[in-house]
Amino acid sequence: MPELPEVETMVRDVTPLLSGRRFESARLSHRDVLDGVTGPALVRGLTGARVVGLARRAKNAVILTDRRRLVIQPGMTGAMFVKRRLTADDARYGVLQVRLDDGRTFVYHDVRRLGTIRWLDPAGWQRFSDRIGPEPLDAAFTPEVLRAALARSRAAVKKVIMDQKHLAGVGNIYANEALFLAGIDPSKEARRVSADQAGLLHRHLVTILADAVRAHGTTIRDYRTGTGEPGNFQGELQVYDREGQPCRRCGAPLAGTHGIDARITVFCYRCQR
DNA sequence: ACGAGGTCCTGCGAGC
DNA sequence: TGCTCGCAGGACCTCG
Repeated sequence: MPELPEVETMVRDVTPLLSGRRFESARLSHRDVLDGVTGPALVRGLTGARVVGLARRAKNAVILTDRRRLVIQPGMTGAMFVKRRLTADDARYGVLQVRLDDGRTFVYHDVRRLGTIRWLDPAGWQRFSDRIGPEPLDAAFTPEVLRAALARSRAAVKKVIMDQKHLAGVGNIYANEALFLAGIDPSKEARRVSADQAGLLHRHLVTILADAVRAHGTTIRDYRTGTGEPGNFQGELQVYDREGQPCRRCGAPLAGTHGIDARITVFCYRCQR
């Protein structure tokens, strides 16, 4: 799915087109994406609301209105656009379409509908956000914070850094990449990761996420930016999607496994211990 | 507290 | 060509 860099990119792209706009009407095609709100309540709430600002929290896009927050977690295939004219694809996969007061339409597009839409009041938002760990690109995310999270867990280190309650926004791609860069075996028990390794992992998590934001994210299959373009980070990937290909550091063929949380893990036997 | 496995969905490419 | 099958960047659940 869109991970932190991809959601950040989508949010940045639609921000200038949504800020200050009023929602004139809304249409929801499938309610299976909703959490904690009914379709009619969402449509009623959105209609007439004005966008006050946009933000990202973990892998969620947050559209703050003068009523509540529209919180969209794009799942595997979610994407958001603001368009003057909708295409046939938008009509088919545009789960939520919101007409703006300038004639454009905000579309939340989601082929597989594994994404989630929430409509949260301040208390609901607080509860939601409190369940998520620190933002890796914030100053509050220090090597000590990562070390403490790892020390508490006997699960595989990869699973821990992908767990949103420990760390916000890291998904399968960037977890694989950061572990490779830090030279850590993804299946290593988290609490057995040394302080030095945790420090390295912290540094690589931060730099890879920042670099990927700069590159507008990684497009392997579905992901598109808020302007419909693919991202540019896929060319920078060291291990993800490169199973069987030579390690860029030592040349050994990269290994692939589904052993951790049934998610594809790619790593180098030689470089990651 | 952990791993394993299943659930929600649809599209796509591989392989027969 | 046309079919079935497995797989996909997430999050949540239950069970043992």
